[in-house]
Amino acid sequence: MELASKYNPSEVEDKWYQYWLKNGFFKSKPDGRKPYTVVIPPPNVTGVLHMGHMLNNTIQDILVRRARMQGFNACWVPGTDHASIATEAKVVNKLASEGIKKKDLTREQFLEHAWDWTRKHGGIILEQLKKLGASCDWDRTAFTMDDKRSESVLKVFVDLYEKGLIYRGLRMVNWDPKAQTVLSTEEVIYRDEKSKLFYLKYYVQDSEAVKLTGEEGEVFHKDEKGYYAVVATTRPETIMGDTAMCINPKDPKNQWLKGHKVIVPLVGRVIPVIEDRYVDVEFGTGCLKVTPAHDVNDYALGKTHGLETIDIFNADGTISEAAGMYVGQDRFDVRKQIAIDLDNAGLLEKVEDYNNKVGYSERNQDTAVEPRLCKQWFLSMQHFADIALPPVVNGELKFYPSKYVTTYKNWLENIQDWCISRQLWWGHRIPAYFLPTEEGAEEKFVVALTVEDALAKAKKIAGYENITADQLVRDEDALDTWFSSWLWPISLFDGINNPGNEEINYYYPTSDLVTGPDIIFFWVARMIMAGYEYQGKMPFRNVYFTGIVRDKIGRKMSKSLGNSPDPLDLIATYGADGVRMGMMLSAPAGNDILFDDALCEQGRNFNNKIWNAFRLVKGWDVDDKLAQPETAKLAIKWFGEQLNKTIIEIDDCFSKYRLSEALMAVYKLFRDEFSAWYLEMVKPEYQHPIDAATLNATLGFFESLLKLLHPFMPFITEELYQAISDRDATDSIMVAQQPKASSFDETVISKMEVTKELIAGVRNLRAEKGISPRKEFELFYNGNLDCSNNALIQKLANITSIKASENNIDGATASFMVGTVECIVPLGDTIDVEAEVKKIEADIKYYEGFLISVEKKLGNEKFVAHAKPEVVEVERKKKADAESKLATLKANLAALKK
RNA sequence: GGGCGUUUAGCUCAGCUGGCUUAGAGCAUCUGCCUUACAAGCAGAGGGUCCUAGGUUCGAAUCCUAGUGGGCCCA
Repeated sequence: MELASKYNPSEVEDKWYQYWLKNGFFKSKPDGRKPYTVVIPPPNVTGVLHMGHMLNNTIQDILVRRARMQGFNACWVPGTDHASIATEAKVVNKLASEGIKKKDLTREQFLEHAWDWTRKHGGIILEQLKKLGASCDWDRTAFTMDDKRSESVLKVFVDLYEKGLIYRGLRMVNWDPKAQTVLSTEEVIYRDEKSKLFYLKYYVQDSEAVKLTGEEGEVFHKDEKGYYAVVATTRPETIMGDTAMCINPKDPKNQWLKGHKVIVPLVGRVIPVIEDRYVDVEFGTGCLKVTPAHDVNDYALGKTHGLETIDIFNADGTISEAAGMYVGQDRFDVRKQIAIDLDNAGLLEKVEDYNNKVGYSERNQDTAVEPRLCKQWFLSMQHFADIALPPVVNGELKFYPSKYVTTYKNWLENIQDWCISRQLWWGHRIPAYFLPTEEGAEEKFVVALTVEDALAKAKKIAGYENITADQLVRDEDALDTWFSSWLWPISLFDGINNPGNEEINYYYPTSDLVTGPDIIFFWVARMIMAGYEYQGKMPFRNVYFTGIVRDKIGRKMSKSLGNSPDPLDLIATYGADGVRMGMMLSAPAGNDILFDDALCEQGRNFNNKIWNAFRLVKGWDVDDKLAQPETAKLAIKWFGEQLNKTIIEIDDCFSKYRLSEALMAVYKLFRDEFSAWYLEMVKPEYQHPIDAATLNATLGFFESLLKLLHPFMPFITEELYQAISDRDATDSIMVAQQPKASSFDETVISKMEVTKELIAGVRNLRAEKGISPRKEFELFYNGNLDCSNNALIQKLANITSIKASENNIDGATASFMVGTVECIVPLGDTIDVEAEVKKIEADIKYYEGFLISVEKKLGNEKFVAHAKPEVVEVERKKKADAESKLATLKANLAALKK
C-alpha cells in the first residue's frame, strides 16, 4: 500500500481514542501495583476549554501516560467544580434574558435552573479534553456538588464547628455589591487606578475656643466662618458615615485640634477629634476621617475608641436610609454629586489627582469591592497553618519550581481567618439552624447534618426543650466553593464519608498535582491543610506549577482581548499531537509560555518527520539470505548506546519535572540521531533489500522511540505502533512498558561523534567546491585516527578508501581538521587556492587567539599552584592540541603558497 | 510600602558544586539544494558588552554588595 507523504492526524486520532476507551485502558482499580494518582484541577461548569486547560491537562496526561508505561497503576480522576459565584451569576443573567428575576423565584426553583445549566454545560470541557487525548478514568468523573462530595463538605463543616475551628463573627468583610455576597480576602484583586483626592473642610464646632500652640510646624486653617481642619479622602461619599476625626498625637501640625469637636461637612453631624498613632502624619494633612462601618482600619479605630458605626450602604452599593441624604443613589454617582455639592457649599478646599489601589471582585471584575460589616462564618486558620507549613518547608512535599515555597511560607505565616459563607444559593447550604429568639437578643443556632440532629441539639439548650422542627430556620447562605475544593483529593475517594476505605488507602496520598500558581492559596495550600487534618498525610507528593499562557507579545490570553485561539481549532489544524508538542516545547515549569501557532506547526512538522521515517522503514524489502553489512553492525551498536544515553537523560529530566527538556531530548534523538544518521547508515541501496537482522534491530529501535514519544504524542505513536507489526487486539502502546537503561558506553558514542564530524567535513567540502555527492574520493589523514568506523565514513561520505597520508599527493588537495587529525581529499584540479588560503588563515587566527587565552592561564603561577590538578591538565591538553593544529595548518598554508 | 523571582543570540530558554577547547539549544533569519522517506524536507552560515557598577578569587554568565529594567505575591 502506498502511504501518503504527509501524516493526517484527523484520520487517526478519534479512532485510537475510541480504541483506548473500548479496551478500558484508562480505568484503574486498586491492585498489587504501586499507584500513581493525579486528581484533575476541576474546571468550572461554566467554562469552555481554553489554552490554560490545554497546557495543564497536557502536562497531566504526559505524567500519567508515562507512569502507566512504567508499571504504575495510573489513575487520573476527572471532574468539575460548581463555581458558586460564577455559575450563579451566569444563571441569573440567563434568567434575566428570559425576563425572570431571581428574587421572584424560590430557592428550590432557582436551583432547578442552576442544575439545568450544569447538566447542559458542565460536561463540555471534559468532552473537549478527550480531543486532546486525556487518559482520565472517566468512570470516576466527579462533581463538587454531587452526593458524595456534598456529604463530605457538610460533614467537614460540622466536624470543624464541633472542634471549635468554625465560628460566626461580625467582621469587616469584602462585599461584592453586584453578586451581593461576601468574598474572602483572596478573592479581591487590587488594581491601580487614577482617582481624585478630595480635601474637605471640617469646621471646628467651638471655633472661638481654639488656642493655637504657636509651635514650629503647626498648620491651621481659618476663614470668615472660623477655624477648620482639612481631611483628604478618596471617598467623599462616605462622610455620612463619619463618626470621628483622628489625628496623630505626635503630629505638630494638628496639636491645636486636640480635644475639640468638628462638624462633618454637608451632614452637619458633630464628631470628636480622637488621637491615635495609627494615623500617617505624612498623608494629606494628617487628619483622617473615621468611618467605622466602611473601612477595615477605621473599624479597628472605632473599636478602640468606642465609636458609633453608621452603615450608609445597602447591599447593592446604593446609599441606605441611615445616611439621611442621597438615599437610594449609587455610591459612584454620589461621589460625583457630593463633590459638586461640597464645592457649592464652600466645603471643598481642593481636589488633586491621585493614584491608588482599588479592590475588585475576582468574579465580577468590573465591581469594586465594598468593605462591609457583616455577620459571617469563619474558619480559624492558625491551626491549619501550623499543620500545613512544615511539610512544605522541610521538602517532604515538593513544589516545582521551588520558588513557590517562599510564597507559600509567607502566606501561611501571615494567615488570616477564612470567611467561608457566601450569600448565594448555588453551592453547599450551610448546615446551621437558627432558633427563635426575642427581638434584639443574641442569635442562637445549632450546627448539624440533618434537621433531626439539629432538633435534638436544640432541645438540649435551656429554654428550648419543647422546640419543634418547623421553628428551626436553616441558614440561607452557601459555602465558599473552595470549601469543597480543598477536600478534592480526599472526597474523590470517599475518604471523608468512608474513612479508611480501600480506595482512599490505595490512592491517597496522590502523586502529582498540576496547577497554576494563581491558586496556590485558594486551593493548593488549603488542600494541604485538609489533607493533614483528615488523613494525617499530604494530599500529593509533588506540585507542578505551570506558567500562564500568554499570546506571543506577552499579553495574558483573555476573551475581551480576543487573543486566545480556540483549542479545538488548533487541534483540527495541527492535530492533537502537534498542539501538545507545541505547548510543551516552550513550557518549562513555572515559566509563562508565549503561545504562537508556529509552535504547533513545529509539532505538526515533527509528526510528519516520524511518519516519513516510518514510510522509509516500512518500504524496505527483507532478504533473509542477505548477510548483515559491517556498516549496519556499527550503526546498531552505536544507536543502542545513544538510545540508552538519551533514556537516562529523559529519566533525569522527568525526575526534575523538566518536561520540555525531556521532550527536546527525545525530539533530537529521533530527528538528528535516528533519522539523519542511523537510518542513513543502515539504509540499503536504492531498490535493494535489507538483511533481516538489521531490519529487526531498526524496528526495535523505532518501537523504543515510539514508546519514549508516546506520553507526549499519544495518537501518532499508537498509529505507528499498530502499523509497525501485527498486534493483538489489546496490545496497545499506552499499556506497553517504557524502555529502560541504566548505563551506556560513552566511548562508542564519542567515537561516532568523530566519525560524524569527519563525514560532515567531507560533505562540507563538496558543498563548498560544488562537487556532486555522487563523485567518489579517496581520503587521506594525518595523525591519530581511529579507523573502526571507516566503513561508515566510506558509505556516508562516498569515499573509496581511507589511508594514512603519504608525503606527496598528486595534484591539488583540500583539507580540514577533525580534532587533531588532518583529513585530506585530493581534488584533482578543482581547487581554488585563494579560497583555501583564506580559510586556513581564518583557522590559524582562531587557534592563535585560543592558544593565547590558554597560555595566559598556564603562565599564571597562581593558577597552576591553586587550581585542581585535573583542571590544569585539561588546560595543558588544550594547549598541546591547539599547537598541533596550528602546526598542521601552517604547514598546509606553506604548501599552498609554494 | 513590604517580600520573592528574574535580567544570557531577533524570540523562548538551558547553563547544577566557579574551570568542560576564547558562551549552548530550539525557533526565527540568511545562503544553497525539488538528492530516491520527508520542501511540513535536507545541507550550511551569520548572530552575544552573559543588564550595569563594584567586590571575592589564580579564575566569575555562575558567588557577594549596590543599582537598572521587567515580573509575581502581599498590604
